[in-house]
Amino acid sequence: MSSIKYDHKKIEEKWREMWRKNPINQAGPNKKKYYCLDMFPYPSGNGLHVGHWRGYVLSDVWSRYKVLQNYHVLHPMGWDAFGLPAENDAIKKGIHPRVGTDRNIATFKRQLQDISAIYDWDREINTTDPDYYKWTQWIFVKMFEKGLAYEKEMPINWCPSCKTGLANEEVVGGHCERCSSVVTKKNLRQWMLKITAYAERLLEDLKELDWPEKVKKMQSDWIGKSYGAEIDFDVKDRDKKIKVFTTRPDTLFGATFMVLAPEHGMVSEITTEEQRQMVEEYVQQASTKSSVDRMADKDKTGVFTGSYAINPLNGEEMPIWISDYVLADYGTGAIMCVPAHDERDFLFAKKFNLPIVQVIKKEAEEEKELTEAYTEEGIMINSGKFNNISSNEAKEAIANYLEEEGIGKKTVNYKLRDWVFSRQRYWGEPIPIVHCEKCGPVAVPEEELPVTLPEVESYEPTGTGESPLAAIEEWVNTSCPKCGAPAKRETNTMPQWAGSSWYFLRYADPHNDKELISKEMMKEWLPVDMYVGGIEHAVLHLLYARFYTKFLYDIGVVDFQEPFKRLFNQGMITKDGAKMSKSKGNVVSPDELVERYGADSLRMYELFVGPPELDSEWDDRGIDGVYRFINKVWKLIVDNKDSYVEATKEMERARHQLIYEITTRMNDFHFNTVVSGFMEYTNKLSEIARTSKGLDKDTIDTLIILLAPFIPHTAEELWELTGHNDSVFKQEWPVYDKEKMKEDTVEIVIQINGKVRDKIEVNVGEAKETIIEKSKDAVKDKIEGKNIIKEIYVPGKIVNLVVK
RNA sequence: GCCGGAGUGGCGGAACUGGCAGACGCACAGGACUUAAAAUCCUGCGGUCCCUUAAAGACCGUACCGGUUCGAUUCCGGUCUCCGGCACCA
Repeated sequence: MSSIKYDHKKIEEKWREMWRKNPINQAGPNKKKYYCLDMFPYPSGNGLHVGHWRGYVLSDVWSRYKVLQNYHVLHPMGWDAFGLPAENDAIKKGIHPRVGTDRNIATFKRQLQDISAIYDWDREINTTDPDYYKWTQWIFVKMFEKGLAYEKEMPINWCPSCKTGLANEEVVGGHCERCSSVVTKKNLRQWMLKITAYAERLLEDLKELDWPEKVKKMQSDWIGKSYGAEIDFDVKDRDKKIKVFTTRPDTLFGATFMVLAPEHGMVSEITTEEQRQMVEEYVQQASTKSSVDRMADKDKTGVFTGSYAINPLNGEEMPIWISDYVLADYGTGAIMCVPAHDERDFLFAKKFNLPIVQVIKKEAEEEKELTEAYTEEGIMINSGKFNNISSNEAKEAIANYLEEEGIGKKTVNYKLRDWVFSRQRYWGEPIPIVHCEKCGPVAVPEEELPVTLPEVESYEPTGTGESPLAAIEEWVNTSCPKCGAPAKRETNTMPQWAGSSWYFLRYADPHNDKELISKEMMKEWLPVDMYVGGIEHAVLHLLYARFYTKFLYDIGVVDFQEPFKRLFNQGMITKDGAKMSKSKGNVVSPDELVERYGADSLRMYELFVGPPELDSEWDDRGIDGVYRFINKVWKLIVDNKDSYVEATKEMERARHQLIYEITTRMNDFHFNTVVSGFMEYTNKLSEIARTSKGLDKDTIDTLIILLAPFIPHTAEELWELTGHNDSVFKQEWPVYDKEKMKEDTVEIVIQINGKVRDKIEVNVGEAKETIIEKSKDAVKDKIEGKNIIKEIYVPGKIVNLVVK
């Protein structure tokens, strides 16, 4: 028998063409909708590597699986194309960033097409397209109208290398998320988005999401909610109050001094003349320290202002100090210090010789001098009428007392800060605002959107805090949309996150020039059912997109509050233990592998390489294994397709078992074991085919359909070769019958004292007593002369004889 | 420091609710086919011991120490290592 050879090149070309002509994923009368989305890529100049493929293969396998389950699937792709690399490249070569961006997109698109994902390229979007960023600007205008976008001059994170301001989320351990430079502070007028107004909702709605716990945790930590009280302290001899936030109102009797952040607004007015010079020097010094220095230096520094605050509970005087361990932008920028019960306050008090008063002690322990702060709960002491209750109760009791007396109130605080939204760079969406002397900042009217990026001579960031756009006078000078007077355009641009915070909506209605998305399309497709991408966006993109969605919900654009119902983070592909990067030289390109083995083999190996949620080490040789497997299946089917036999019970059973295994592993996202399941089955099936002198039609058909999401081209070809004339993706995902999976006999393991000693084959349904008798018989020489104390029988599995 | 996750052969990894540890694949070794090679097919493949050999068997083994249990990779307590996140957040 001469069989047809597996020629991946020919097959893959053929079916790509066929699918172009006859798309397999189409709407139908009884079809449900499913939206499966990949995090869209930034089209870098380096192209895709096999690590990128992993997520895209995974989401495509999932999408095709849904197609086979009779869903109409939305599985789009696009480009998050604003950003620094294109701009930096443009600066180096003196050509417009658009040129490089378009070239990179072309490369990415060609590489993505190699995957043969069922992307609907008619819906392709590009964040740098004016027809797209019109709506990015429109959202900004709406936020401005609602007071959620506002201007503020403040010290912000500044990357000296990228020469732009950064959001807190873009600062990783004091370094720039993009280029790893040490981030400094710079006083700049900034556009801010009031994401803090959504803190509670962003936190609360996490609960219902089908997301990895890890990501939910990272977001809730980032939002950082804490419960406590705000307390007003009178400043002695001055008609002033200082407000502090504390999570420990129970320790108020132990508050012996107060510390303000150097940037606190009241520093100057409460500083006495004797102390002024020292305070000013300290404030000056603190302002030049980078956050890295500030964090690295755990040793406490500070100066005394000369003023005192009054402890509202015991009337004691508390010296007011300045120190950079207090952060200006958390809470109120001022703290009450309880050295006995806070590690930092303790260190500070020791260093500057400030009084330490213990107000909580460990139960059943004598009060003694503290050698370190006692931060746990305990019993109240030295706290007047609050003595002898637990510190936990005191928290509530003292907070209530402060509220009654009008000197404090219970409150919550968040770590989340407002989003620094302006960038001093060229390649981004212009912020659609006009500054008028008379009217202040005025939004560009909707009908004038988009405000397009003008041509500039130099893309170079100025470094002064002005964007390159500021140099183009004819663009900057305009008239006020409100009063018509001469006015100037805002020259800052938006961060890269702006376009990606809402793009998932646009795919559903990509060509709509009347609105961001129509109600019908929004209802038809959204929210996203499955979102696949890397973990690196846990608090960046994913938090911003949730914020945007909630805002768009509030203004009636969408009718849901969470954009992504289910999230899956694929693990990284490493090579030599490290993330693939051009600089490390460990990048594996998919291109040659596709050439040599075909897209189907590479697709399957991407899944086989390891559990999809964990990082996996790439080994080119591993792909040989799946390539051999595909050849083996190919041969098995081609050799048997013209001589079908009657299905045996064994074939039936194996088929139902396969459907069961593949379906359950699929649903659990265990794609690596789906692949091994196929391999195991194929080995077994070869044996069955040999002994039965053939295979039945159902067995072959089922196998091809199950394989289709993984190796779509090969599956289509086999489907055609086995005499079908429609696409395999028009079939339905097979269902299993538990009854038909059942074996006639089962192997029982016989243990003695928990150790395996023998195995016997018994009929399914055989009585417990018989099985135990048979077991005893099988191991009779081993239990001879011993007492059987206990007999354990686990149906269908094991007999354990406990002997002495 | 705090919070997550992980630790299984030479390697990637498997084991669903506590029930045969190492599926599947890679690599390696031996054999078949071939003039030869590649491809393909077959066999073996955690360690130690017993044994002339083989068949078979015994003991140890899922980071380490201990516990619960007839039985633990799986549950509990403690320790170590690696990876990730947060980090003066009052």
